[in-house]
Amino acid sequence: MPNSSDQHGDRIQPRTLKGFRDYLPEVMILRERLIETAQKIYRSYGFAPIDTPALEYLDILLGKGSEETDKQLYQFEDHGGRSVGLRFDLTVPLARFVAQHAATLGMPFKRYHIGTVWRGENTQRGRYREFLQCDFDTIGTESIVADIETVLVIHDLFRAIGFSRFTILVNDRRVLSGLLQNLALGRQEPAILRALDKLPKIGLDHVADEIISCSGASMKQVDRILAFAGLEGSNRNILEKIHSMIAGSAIGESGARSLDQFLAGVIAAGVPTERVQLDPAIARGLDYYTGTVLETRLDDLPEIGSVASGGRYDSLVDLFAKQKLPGIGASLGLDRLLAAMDALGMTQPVRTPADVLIPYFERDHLGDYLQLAARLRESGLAVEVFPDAKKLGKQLQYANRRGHRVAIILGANEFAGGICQVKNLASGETSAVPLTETLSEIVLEISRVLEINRNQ
RNA sequence: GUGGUUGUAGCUCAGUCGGCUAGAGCGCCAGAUUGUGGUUCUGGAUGUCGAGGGUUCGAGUCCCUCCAGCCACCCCA
Repeated sequence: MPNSSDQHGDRIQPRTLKGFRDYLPEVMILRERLIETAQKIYRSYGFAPIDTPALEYLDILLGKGSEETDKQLYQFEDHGGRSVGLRFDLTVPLARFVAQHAATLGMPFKRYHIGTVWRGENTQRGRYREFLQCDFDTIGTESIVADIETVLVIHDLFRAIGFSRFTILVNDRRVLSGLLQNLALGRQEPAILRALDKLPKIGLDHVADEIISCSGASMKQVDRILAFAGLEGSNRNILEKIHSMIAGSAIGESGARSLDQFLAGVIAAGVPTERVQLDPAIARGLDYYTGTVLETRLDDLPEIGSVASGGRYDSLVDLFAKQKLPGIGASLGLDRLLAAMDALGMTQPVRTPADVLIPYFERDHLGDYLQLAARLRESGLAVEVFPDAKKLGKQLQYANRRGHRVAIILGANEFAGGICQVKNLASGETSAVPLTETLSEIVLEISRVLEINRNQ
């Protein structure tokens, strides 16, 4: 082409891979807020932060989640010919981590880990190939206290984020195993659980068909399974029925006893009963779960799926260490949660993290503006100085669009009078405040305006 | 990964049967108003029509491939 060498021809098209995204400030501010909330809640229970590499040896990651997760693994050879993979969750790397560092960590070990994970699967709303998980886990104890705490943390976290309408669905894999054992279907467990997992989505009839076709179970067996999975009522009610249906199976009974203690503990800790629902159909797709399993659904947006889930994995670390290191934990799917909050209109766009803008008004007073900003920051405020001495109206317009809450107007008149105007950008009101040595009046006035805004 | 569907300005979208230089609203920039924003008025800029190829005298429009979004399956956060 004759003009292929002009300004367009050789340019690289800016683009991102399917399922991978850029985060603009108004999204990133929300993400960071959620991260901060999660950190705060996790720390309040004694979970300590760790980090691990994004890339692991392939054999660390393969065969841990399920056949499906193996397929979704991003894997390749590095420059040294090593087979490596990007982590698809934070739990498997944690198992490796504790196996490697158990001696120095001490048990029980409680950690949180906020990090990116990658899954090469097809995208959808709330479903990406690169996304952030916020995990917390307790390693090295089989105590039901750890299971109970897992629910408490999720509950506190969702409350802190601002949700009231959510349900934490819980179950124990062992009661499902017990049931299938009693029905002599133990060998087909994975396939049956997978079918069962779809119950809320495709209904009893379709699940029945699928169980029969995947496991060869008889109608009678299927009826028993569906009767079990479809149990409804209060948690106490369901528990009683579970107890009777898995009677005789050692593993089933241990699961049911565990559920008793688990639910009692959760309620004792103050979680409202309606937020914790025992659901015998919850199975989870990852192979490493051995006991308690849980999912969190938003009552107003159930179709987006689980936004926080996890469970107990008492044998996962066995794959990496001789020492018996049981674990339990859960993961908040931050990007999915954000997609849900967006769909629910819970995300008010914020474009700036700075409450205060100082317009650059008098060209000759740059030093004064910079000094004022610096001193206001010392008192804990986030302050931005506009870089160009444009018309005041332009600068206020900028402040308005960006979402600054306060502008400090300081021109020739104010300098002469030894004052400044503190302008509430939401209401338009200004008040003249003396520019004193300590700036205490200004800080007080800004705080007052911010407080008014916050209460609106 | 499979199937369906969509892709036109920063955003939401129109664009007839294939036919002139691709439009609207909102937003953006400038001015009205060189010391006070959000309202109003006036003016202005902005598109490789998702990308590449094909059919045609002629393609935003038809065909193929690819890329991306959405939905379903699968699986999951």
